[in-house]
Amino acid sequence: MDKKPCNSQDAEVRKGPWTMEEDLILINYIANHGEGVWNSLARSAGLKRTGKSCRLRWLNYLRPDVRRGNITPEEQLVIMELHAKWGNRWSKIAKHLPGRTDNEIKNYWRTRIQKHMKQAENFNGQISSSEHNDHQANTSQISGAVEAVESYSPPLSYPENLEGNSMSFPC
DNA sequence: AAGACGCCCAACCGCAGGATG
DNA sequence: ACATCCTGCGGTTGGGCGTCT
Repeated sequence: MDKKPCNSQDAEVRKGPWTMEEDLILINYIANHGEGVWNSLARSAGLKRTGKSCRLRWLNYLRPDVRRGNITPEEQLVIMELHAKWGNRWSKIAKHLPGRTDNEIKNYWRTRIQKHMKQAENFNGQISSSEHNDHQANTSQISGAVEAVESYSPPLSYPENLEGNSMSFPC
């Protein structure tokens, strides 16, 4: 959708990385007025950003309780468990990981876990011709929670991305 | 030492659904 | 009941940075 914008100042909308000044303006404004109604917030605060952009910046970066970096093995397990249950419902998964954002979890999944899955997939593809059941022995190569990736099973009923998630799980 | 390559993360885009007039 | 607006979500992309050759 994204219906036609309702004001005439769109030519001035800024895009790209946020500056420190913009961050400060947003933080101060929210500290004084609270969150909500992002479009008018953006305008009232004098930010030449869309409400969407302000919301994203606040939720993913500026919020005081946001934790960044260093996803723990425990968190990783939770992510995998919930992803197995719900599929790509990142915001839902994020609600179970206090301080983590859907964007972060999504990035984490794409960059780390999917990579490990591919590796595990290839690896199992190679060994499956010879032996099926002793791949536990190989999990020692993949330390900590990552080994759980190999035993990961996709949700039985992905709401909409059954075919999108075309990985085959060799377990 | 320099260029090529790959990874990671912040931010944008488009869509869907809910709220409101 | 309908049209419009706003918010939230998931997918995708571009750029910075580190590592490799």
